[in-house]
Amino acid sequence: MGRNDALTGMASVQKAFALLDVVAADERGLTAKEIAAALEMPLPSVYRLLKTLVESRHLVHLKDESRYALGYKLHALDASLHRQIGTPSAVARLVLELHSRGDAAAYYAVHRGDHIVVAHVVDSPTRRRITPMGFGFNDAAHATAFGKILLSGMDATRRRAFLARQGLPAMTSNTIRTRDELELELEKVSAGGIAVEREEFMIGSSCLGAPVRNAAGQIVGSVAVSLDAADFDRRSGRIAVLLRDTADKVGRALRATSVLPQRQ
Amino acid sequence: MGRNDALTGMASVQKAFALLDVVAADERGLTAKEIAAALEMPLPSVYRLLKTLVESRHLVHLKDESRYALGYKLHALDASLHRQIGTPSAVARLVLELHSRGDAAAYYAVHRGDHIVVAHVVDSPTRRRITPMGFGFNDAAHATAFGKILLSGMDATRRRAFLARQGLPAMTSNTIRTRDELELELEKVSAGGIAVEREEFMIGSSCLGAPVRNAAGQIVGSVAVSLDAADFDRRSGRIAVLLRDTADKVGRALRATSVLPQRQ
DNA sequence: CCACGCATTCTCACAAGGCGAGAACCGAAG
DNA sequence: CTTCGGTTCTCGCCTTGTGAGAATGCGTGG
Repeated sequence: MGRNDALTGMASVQKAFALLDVVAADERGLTAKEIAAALEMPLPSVYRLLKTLVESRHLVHLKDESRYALGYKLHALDASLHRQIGTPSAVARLVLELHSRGDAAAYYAVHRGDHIVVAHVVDSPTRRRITPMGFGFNDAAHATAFGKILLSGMDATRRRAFLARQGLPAMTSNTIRTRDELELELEKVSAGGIAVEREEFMIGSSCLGAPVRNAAGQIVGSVAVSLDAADFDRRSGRIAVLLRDTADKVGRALRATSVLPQRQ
Repeated sequence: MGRNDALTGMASVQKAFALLDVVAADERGLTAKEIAAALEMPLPSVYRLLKTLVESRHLVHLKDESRYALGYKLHALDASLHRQIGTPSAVARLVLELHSRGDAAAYYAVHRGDHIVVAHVVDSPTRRRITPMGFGFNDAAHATAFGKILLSGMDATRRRAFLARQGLPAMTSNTIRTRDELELELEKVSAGGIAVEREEFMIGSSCLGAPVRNAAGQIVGSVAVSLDAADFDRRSGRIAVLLRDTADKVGRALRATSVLPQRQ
């Protein structure tokens, strides 16, 4: 009957994914015995799972080292994920241009379902993105510039639901912690057409963001850049101009790309 | 009791991954009903699976459209796969350099378990890689330049096992189809220190590859470029020199990077 | 050449848990 | 208020996942 810990879903499937996670956590892959220890499962059960996962190419068996490591199917799935999120190449080009013209890590974020997600990032060794903020990042919208932009474009009901779900976790001492403060901030964003985030997500890094609009004027995306604190003070003025320009171009590119994203 | 079609592994886990595949195949994600139809499963069972997969973030539920699409966990897994395959950044830089200096799509391939795998690719809109030959590609070693290099470095036993597993499928009319021809070709590769592939994988594209060796002199990787047929005739001479140079540098970079790959 | 160790697979009886028909629930649209 | 999808729940049935233990097979060292 099972305990009561896993109230949800199918036990064997959960175990399969737990196994993937355990294997993913190690640089070199794990032996069956190590996996069994990590999952606290008997060996034969682990081997059964391994066999299934190797067969489906989600794992590979490195026979020489008798280790199991991640398989190539996972890359194919990620490629499909990219296709589904679907940043048009014209938009990707504009973000790249933003990166080089602004000499800063550049981001493009959109709504997807009820998340605010980073859909494209361009950075470089000298202008690194904020580490967790890669493709697929979908946390802490209240503590990011692109998040503020996209929140400011949501209607009140939807925003309330969003914030109820995600809360306002404090990432740094500068993070906005209350609904009221956030609403005030979002009004400023709407008024100025630019979102500012000053070390609210990570100490040492600040961001600026601008809204991307569809033909109906709804905010469907956001372009943003991150700067280190010193840069921010010096360059935010010029960057803001560049961002607005890029955001407009991205909006035009989206409108040109047949199907325009919906949702405020 | 189950039919007899799935001799291997755990049915419910296979179904979960089948569901992922079905969802991945569609650009915009699918409704529960569409998934049920595609998998020929009753709706409640599909919902059970969906719930499990959404909970583990391998899927997301796009509530507004009542569609299910791929989740962000898949990107994290792919990132782990990249970490496990682990092309050092110094090597990645050298492949990039090969791409720009050679003005051609550039590849880096290695052994992984008993596969020959593309570990890194650099291309550009004007110099596209051969489409299926992206990161993680591990087919048709006999019909690729980097495959020939890595095959030529395997000992006879291992190579025989490899070819027995993979066969010599004909990709084009130029593909080598027999063991004997292949062995002859591999001797040429060993002698010349360069592998040539002339429209053996895809009509219109030809490749050149060179071996990357570890401190012991074993072939542990291969750098390669692809060219269209016309380019190949004109530039193969210069490219070969460039490849040898790059391969040497990659070998040195690997030796500098603490842990050196083994396996011939 | 044999013995041992380790990885992997197999066997088998048990019962956990996956299954599916049907009904209930829920929110949106009319 | 009713209708209509989409989604979740209920509840027996019985498939199939489970795990101890043994068997197999490969490689290594004695």
